[in-house]
Amino acid sequence: MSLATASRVLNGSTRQVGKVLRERVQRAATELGYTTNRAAQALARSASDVLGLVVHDLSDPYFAEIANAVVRTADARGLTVMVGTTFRDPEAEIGYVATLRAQRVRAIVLAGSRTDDEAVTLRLRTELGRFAASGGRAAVIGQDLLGVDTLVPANRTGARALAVALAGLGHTRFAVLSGPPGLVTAADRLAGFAEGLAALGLPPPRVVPGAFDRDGGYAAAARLWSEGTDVTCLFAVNDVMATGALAALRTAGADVPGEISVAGFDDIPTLRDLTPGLTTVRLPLAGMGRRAVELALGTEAVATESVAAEVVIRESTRRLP
Amino acid sequence: MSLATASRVLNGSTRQVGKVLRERVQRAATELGYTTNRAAQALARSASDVLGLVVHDLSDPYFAEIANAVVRTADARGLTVMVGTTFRDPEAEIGYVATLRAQRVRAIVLAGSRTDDEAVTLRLRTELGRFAASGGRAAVIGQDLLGVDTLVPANRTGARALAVALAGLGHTRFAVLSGPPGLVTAADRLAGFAEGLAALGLPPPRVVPGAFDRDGGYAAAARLWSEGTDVTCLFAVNDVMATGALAALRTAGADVPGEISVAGFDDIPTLRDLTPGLTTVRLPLAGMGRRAVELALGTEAVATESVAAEVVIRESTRRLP
DNA sequence: TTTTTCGGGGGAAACGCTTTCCGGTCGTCC
DNA sequence: GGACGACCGGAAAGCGTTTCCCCCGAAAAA
Repeated sequence: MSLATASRVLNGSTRQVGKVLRERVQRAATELGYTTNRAAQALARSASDVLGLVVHDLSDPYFAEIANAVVRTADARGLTVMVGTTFRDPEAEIGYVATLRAQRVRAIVLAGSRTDDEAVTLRLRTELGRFAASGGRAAVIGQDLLGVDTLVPANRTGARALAVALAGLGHTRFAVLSGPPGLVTAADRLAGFAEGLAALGLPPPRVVPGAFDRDGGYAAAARLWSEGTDVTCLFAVNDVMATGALAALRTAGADVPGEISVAGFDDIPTLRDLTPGLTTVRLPLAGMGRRAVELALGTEAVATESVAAEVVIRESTRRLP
Repeated sequence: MSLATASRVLNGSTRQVGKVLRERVQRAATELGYTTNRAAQALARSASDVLGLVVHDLSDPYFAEIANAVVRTADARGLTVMVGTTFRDPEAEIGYVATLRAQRVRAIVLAGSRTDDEAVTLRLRTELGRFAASGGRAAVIGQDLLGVDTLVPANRTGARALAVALAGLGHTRFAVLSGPPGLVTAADRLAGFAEGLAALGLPPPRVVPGAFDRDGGYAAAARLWSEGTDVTCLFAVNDVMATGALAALRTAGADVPGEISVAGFDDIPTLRDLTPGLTTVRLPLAGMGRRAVELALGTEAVATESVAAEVVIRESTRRLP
């Protein structure tokens, strides 16, 4: 019996193998606990069965939820997932794409906002270009800046709708915890929100920058509150920041929503255990993860798809008399 | 210039390569965007630079935190991580180990409780045995049942200490949301808790089983509360269940800790944004993730290490008059 | 019966790299 | 001046699969 025969039975080859031989191979394999070496297989087939995933931070519920969906979807298609976490360092992101390219992964999913740093975006873009040139395919969740399949959340219109909804509750003076300058997602949400207010003839929001994470939200809200403010509603450009803001306000003894209303963006799953329930803009996180994998694995021409967002009013925002 | 020379410059070979040649290779590589094929490298070296990680559920903050630390640590050592999520299905766990073995990963980290199903444990054990036989190394966070390096959280003594602390607040009638039967971690914590009560001469707790996740905690607490109960303190065997319990009690209009105190276990990071702050037993989640990687990568003999747990009293448990 | 066809088996090349071994070129030390 | 050693480039042998191609025997067609 030759290697060729063994190979044919151990993986779905087109070629048939006689029953006796087939069973002999099977039995030998299970007895020895033999497993085909995927690295060698990848080499010979020049096609691997792993999917690359790059996120900012796995312990952030936003990314955890997406990653979970990605792993699940990949698994259902017989792929294993390689993850990298960048902690919002664009260099690390480029580095991971390079690593994944070196691993010759089948496809790459990039989750997380782009920056407005053109130089770094260009480098990432060329890195992805190389990946594509070698037959790889990539999908990004965020902004269409990289020349690959893109899932674009409705950051701008979602934030705009939120502004309108909040104004509908009677609020007129707003602050926005805007995250860091340079993060496109943050900027889009801020812009959309401001746009919504402007359209209603309301004054522009007070903008408080900060880090894009829970502690950034905490710090920004604490600063805002301690300075004293007349705003009646606070919009944090993502839910983890809003969560931090809620904590800061609670610590400071501010009543939410009595003294100040708070809203976020994303609708991360951990939100449902917060009190008061956080008003937010829902994004279908798990669905986005799944869809990103489908795009990355798809064969259609490069596409960009937008993802609708939906305003969800909860108890953290009150109606003004 | 030969392939050999190129190989020598592109990866830290022991052999030196002349300056001119070296630079020529470097330049060519960067110009062409050439990256060494890791699969081929792994094959030739018969040693890969990937680490396998198997968790139950990435969207559970407990695992997210551990996974995050694992990825981070692996990254610092130049390894990439392959993740699998099992959603608490032991079969899936075995399957993932098989896959990771096929990938010839350098080491495997298994996070998550064992079951008391001996047949399945045995199969996982032999699978890991095969992996070890082929030169791989594994570490598990949980119970020492698999014959590999193990990080054992102080589930029993931690829960015992919690029982004592809660009794110290004046509580005497307890309920325990015990999770599913068969999950060793859950069983250990329940046993430790009961042990603590018994040692103080207190009556055994009312035991309410349920799923080991947030919704399981919600359901169990809702059931307990709707039945009416005279317990003054509720211990959920992990924090996500406790989180669910808190939500259920809030929904039912129960005052925590006024009418009933609640405690959990793990001290997951999302806890700090809950109100009231949840009393729990802290486990150094990130540290455990890091340490598990170190064990899995270590060269020492197989070891089992225990991880200390610390009672943290917060506002969800009140002192009884 | 002879010729085709066809299904299944085996040999060997190829995949892209690493690494050992070999040979050649200098420089240096007796 | 010769011998020795340090250093460096290249050829070639794997690493474990897949796959192309050839071959053989049996069944089907002539």
